[in-house]
Amino acid sequence: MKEKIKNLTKEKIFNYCIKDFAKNGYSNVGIRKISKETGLSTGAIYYNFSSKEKIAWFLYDSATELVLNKIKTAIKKSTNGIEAIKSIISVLFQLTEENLHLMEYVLYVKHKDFLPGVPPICSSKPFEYIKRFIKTKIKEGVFEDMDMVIASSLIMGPIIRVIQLKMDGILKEDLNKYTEPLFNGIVKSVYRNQI
Amino acid sequence: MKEKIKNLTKEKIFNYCIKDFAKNGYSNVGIRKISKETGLSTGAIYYNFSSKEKIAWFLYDSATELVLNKIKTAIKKSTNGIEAIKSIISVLFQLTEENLHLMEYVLYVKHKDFLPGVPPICSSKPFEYIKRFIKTKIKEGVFEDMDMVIASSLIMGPIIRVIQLKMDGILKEDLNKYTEPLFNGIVKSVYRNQI
DNA sequence: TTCAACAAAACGAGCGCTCTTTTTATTATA
DNA sequence: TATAATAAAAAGAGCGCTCGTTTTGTTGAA
Repeated sequence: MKEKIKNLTKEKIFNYCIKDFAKNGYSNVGIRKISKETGLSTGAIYYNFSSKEKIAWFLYDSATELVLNKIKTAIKKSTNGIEAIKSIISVLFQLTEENLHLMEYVLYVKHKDFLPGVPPICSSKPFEYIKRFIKTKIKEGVFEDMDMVIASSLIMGPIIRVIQLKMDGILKEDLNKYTEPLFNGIVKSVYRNQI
Repeated sequence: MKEKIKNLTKEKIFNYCIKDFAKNGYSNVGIRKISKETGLSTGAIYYNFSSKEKIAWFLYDSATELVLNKIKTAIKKSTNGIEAIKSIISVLFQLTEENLHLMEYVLYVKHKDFLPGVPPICSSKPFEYIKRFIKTKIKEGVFEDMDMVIASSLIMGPIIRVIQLKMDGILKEDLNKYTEPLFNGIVKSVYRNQI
């Protein structure tokens, strides 16, 4: 939620760190580098964040909340369960396209290496939200009755996989072109009433 | 390929590092810790590996080769394409159960953070091998004709997702019980002749 | 004059790694 | 088989450096 950051210095740090943490890893980005690249002094950094770890927490909280909100509105706008799946794919792909670093930080970074006690990303708020959504749709009979582990893996697995291919640089194309065909495949695996 | 390591010291380092690198991250495991935990001196470590990075490379090469071999034999033993998919799932789940650290190191660790020039894991030998296999089966008409990105994501995405749930500690159960239902879901998404 | 906001030097801990010394294993010679 | 000569392996103190952090100093607005 960059728009929530009022402090200009904080925003500078946010914008730089989310890029570099995602690209080079938390341990490979020192305070001195952050200072140099943002043009801020170490004093300014430590005035705004009491530790390097706090920066990482701030990024984590901001990024997961942003993703959560995007998913929430995507699901709410959908008229039915199947439509919602397509919306989730679409919004995640869209987000990856317009803010690759943020998605890298959310999906790709091993937060537990430097954020003690952080929940694994699949237990973070956005993913828990999706899980509850899937559970509901199974109860309603929209999706086939299957183990939650299986259902969520069949749905989220392929989506995350495609995003990671993009993040790894394997995929050069715009992800949006994959929304439709991926959706078709996923639906076949979980939808009750075969199309 | 632990059985290939003749040197006892190297094996000690291998066994310890693959655990600790996977658990705490490469940067959080220093030479002194490796020395302390293995009972070896820093001299002994540097006599066997010319740098800390070389240890990581050794782990990477050994681990990916082991996975590759397991997948190769699994595919070769299978009588048809669909059977092969189940074998791949089974062998990866099996490997996760019996050597969680190794799979964590292969699938979970961000190698590019400390191994310069390493290919992303989805471009490593085991995964390239699977990709070629899928391509063949599409040409043969076993799987539906679809973009390779879509096909491999629909197949590998859910498998990797389940393994990651296990690695994150979300899944406590033996993965083998998920082989069958996951296979059924995946097949529906890519198989040509609907069952 | 006070204080928020930042600048920048300095601190101690810990890092990867090297170097010299010591121990252990291997080989050659009688 | 015993012993001297050599090589391989391991030990561990210490070096130079970078890290996250702290401390002290400066500046401009209220």
